[in-house]
Amino acid sequence: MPRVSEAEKRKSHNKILDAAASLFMENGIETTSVAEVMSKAGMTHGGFYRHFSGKDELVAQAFRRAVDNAVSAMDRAETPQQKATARKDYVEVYLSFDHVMDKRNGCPIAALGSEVGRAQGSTSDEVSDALSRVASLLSDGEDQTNGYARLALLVGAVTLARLSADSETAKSVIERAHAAYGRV
Amino acid sequence: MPRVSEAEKRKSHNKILDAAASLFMENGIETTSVAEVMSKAGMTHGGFYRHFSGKDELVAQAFRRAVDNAVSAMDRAETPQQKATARKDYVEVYLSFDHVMDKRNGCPIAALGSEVGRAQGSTSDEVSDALSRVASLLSDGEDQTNGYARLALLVGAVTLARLSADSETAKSVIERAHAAYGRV
DNA sequence: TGTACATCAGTGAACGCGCGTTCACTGATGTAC
DNA sequence: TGTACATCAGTGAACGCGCGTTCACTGATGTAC
Repeated sequence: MPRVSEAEKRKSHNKILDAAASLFMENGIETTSVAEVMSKAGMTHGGFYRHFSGKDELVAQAFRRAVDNAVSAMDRAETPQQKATARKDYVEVYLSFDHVMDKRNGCPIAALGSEVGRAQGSTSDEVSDALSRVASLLSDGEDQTNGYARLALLVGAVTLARLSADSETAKSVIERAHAAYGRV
Repeated sequence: MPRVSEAEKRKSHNKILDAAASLFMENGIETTSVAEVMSKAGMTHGGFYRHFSGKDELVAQAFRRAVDNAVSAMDRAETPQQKATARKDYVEVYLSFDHVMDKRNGCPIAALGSEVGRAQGSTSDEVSDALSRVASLLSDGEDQTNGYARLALLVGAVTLARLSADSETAKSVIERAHAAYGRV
């Protein structure tokens, strides 16, 4: 079957990144194997090393991909009105029960927060970049530290909601956080 | 050398739990081996199964141990004044730079938040129990959901501070969270 | 209190397994003429 | 445009390694008389 065209290779590359981001967020990084990722991307594990130097590089790039996906609407906004709307939507979606239930397409900081804290090298850089990026978007020109505090509430609320025993508790946690968001 | 007295066995059991709690919080659960835990406890890996049925049981019990340690001062408080002081101290220590730097002796929810969310069985129960326990202590008789929202801010702030690139950012995150705490 | 013996906490070698990574191979792609 | 050939994306078997767990063994502990 191989070889495959350059365009096909780029497609494969993106499929691998999407599969990795999704699996890492749902099941964790250490708990997800390279073979699983490649299988979800529709290939076998051997071809992986035509795309990445190793699992570490995949983790860093998949994390960035997940962050890009999460903030894409805020990134695309141009006018102040669009930005304000995008920011409001972001918080609305973030503190939704859907986001609590579906880690796969959600915030990678909430999904991988404690696991990614032990990362080194480029993954560690991607993570701290992601924080300052989201914090800036949430603070919108004001003091960026305020964006960090807001993000802290978002990340903490979704983390606790996901750890709650029942969905009633989960819902009340994100509702409370939503109510408190403006006061942070 | 073996066998060893009942009192010695209890000592060993506690050493294993302390070593496990410390290593899990610092390096993660999947990334810490049973042999490492036993070595830190001063034994070899083979004896582990005289104390626990397997790694899963250790994780659940070590998590509980870590929670007990974290809230012991609040648990011991009896009078309303003592409780208020213990609660204030808890938040003060939680949002300190020391806590950001030293995961080993800190809050297991912040240290293991995303990792422990995939747990099943008794670990999962211990985690949701821990949440409601800490939330109750922080809400002090008022609405428990308020305690959850407060804990969300604490967990999120320490998580972000630990993921920050530099210690200046880390410090400003926990300061901001501290200032916002009363408003949640 | 002293003796004989069963128990079992801890040791360290061994197991099966899944992981990340390597490698010889394949055949379509891209290039040189 | 057509032909000859080097490249390299993807395959699947194989590797070395560390993991969780098992097991035969040891000798001090705890118990029965």
